[in-house]
Amino acid sequence: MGRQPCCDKVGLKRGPWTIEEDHKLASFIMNNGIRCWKTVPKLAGLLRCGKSCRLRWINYLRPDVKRGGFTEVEEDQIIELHSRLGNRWSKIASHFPGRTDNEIKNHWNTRIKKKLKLLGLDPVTHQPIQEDQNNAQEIVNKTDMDLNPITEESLYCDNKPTALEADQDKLEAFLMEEEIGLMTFQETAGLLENFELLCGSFSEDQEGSWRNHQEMNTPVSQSSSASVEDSHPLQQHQQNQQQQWVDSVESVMSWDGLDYLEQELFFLENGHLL
DNA sequence: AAGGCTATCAACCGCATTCGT
DNA sequence: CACGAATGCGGTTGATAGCCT
Repeated sequence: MGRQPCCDKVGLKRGPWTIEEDHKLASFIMNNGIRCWKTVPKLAGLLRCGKSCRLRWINYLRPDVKRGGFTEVEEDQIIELHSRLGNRWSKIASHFPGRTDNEIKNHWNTRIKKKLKLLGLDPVTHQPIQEDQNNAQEIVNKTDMDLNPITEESLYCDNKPTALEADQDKLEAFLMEEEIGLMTFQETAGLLENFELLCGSFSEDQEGSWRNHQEMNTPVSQSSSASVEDSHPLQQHQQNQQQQWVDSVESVMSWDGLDYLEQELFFLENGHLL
């Protein structure tokens, strides 16, 4: 006899979520929190299984979920993390505040895999794809130079396994940093990227999607603090997100690499934010 | 304009892991 | 420790939007 299904599927709805369902779920969670996913659909008045609700919340409805395209920096970091962690998407996602494992997995399968193949790298092993092993090292050198041009940034971070293998000391330092929970330069760059997005102008598309989000999540905005209650939903969102960013930065303010942050801020001041 | 093809991504499925008793 | 329930995770599928012929 096989394993019991996670939930009784009889009479339960499947497929894409409607705005009404999103509204119900988001309102319920924002007002009541999450105690037991199995009871959430019942209490929220949804004909969905708990598992489906959990997925919908984590991948789409969570207020802090970061949507939109991945930056070059993020892609490089995903490649680097994948070379070390493999297909452990949740672990990889944990390095990207607001990104979901599903989103990263999709991005990997649809974009990054192709990108690596074009560069002559096996997306699984991160090694050169080459029948003629004699040419392998040549490809390594070439792709390494292509992917890791000698830039200021590349002096501080290790993007590719070839680079890591070439410099064992750097690898050990990197792993040690990982163990003690310090943020890497690239992680901080990711936070800065978030901040840049928040401070920069929202595109019409982003604003539109946020408006839609707010329209179907009225109770969410109603439950926000009084200080932002009277402002435009987009402003509330920006304020909330900025606060989250500030909180996340505060948690790493003891970070040793503050010099790099200062450099990045200098860069942003002169090139991006202003 | 219509049909086929491709890329993207939300959602599902089933196994693994964690947690509570 | 054993067991069952709940949750997490990764592989895969299916819907659909956009592009091409």
